[in-house]
Amino acid sequence: MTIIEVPEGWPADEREARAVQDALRARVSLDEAGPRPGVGAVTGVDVAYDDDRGLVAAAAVVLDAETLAVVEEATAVGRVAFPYVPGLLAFRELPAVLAALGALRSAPGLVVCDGYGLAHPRRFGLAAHLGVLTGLPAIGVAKNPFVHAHGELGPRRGDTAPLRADDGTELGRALRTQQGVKPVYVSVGHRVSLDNACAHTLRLAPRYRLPETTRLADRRCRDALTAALTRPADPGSADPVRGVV
DNA sequence: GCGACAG
DNA sequence: ATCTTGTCGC
Repeated sequence: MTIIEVPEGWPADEREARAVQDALRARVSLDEAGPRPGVGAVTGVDVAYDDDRGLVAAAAVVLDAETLAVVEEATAVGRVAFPYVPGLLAFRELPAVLAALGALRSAPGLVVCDGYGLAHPRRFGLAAHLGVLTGLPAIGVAKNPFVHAHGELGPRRGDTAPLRADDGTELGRALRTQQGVKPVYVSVGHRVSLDNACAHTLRLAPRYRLPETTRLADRRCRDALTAALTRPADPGSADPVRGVV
């Protein structure tokens, strides 16, 4: 487990954060198909919080894209650097996620985020932001609707309904990953096509509604948070609870 | 102005 | 995100 470091120049308020999004948005690459589903590595990232103590824990879990077997995992713990504001989630989650990703020894391959990519108020959600900062191909798979409504979609696994911007642009898709469950919301982050993002999501969810990447990352970051609360001060390393770094 | 609002 | 037991269903 590593200690989170907040990147230089991290925004201090909402106005600065929106300006960062508007500035970085142009760096998103939308002309690449991205990694082929089932080939190489796929990494899930997720974050858990202890609001009372202002603590955050992140996990990055690397899977073999073909077998979905765990290849490697890393966690990071530290203090929360930004409040939760709809549309600015990345500023709350990224410091922790970047720390966990940075602790990996193996190549992450495609990164699967909990949340949105382009289907965002300024078309620059968590997955797009992570992709731009790391250069890695990234997609967003959210559990709940956000700013874009969608029509009904079929009941079978693989059925979709588009998430459209006002100008008609398809920014994402509601995707049914299992029969009889609510859909997940897939959107492109960086260097991946929407078709490919949906194909990856389906492959990663052979049994449950959510992709194995997010299920595993969710489990690991919760464990890391519990461990940080249980075993606060690690002699020899900094204490994330007290913020001594 | 009011409500909605990823995690 | 997080607070939380039992319970319906495969």
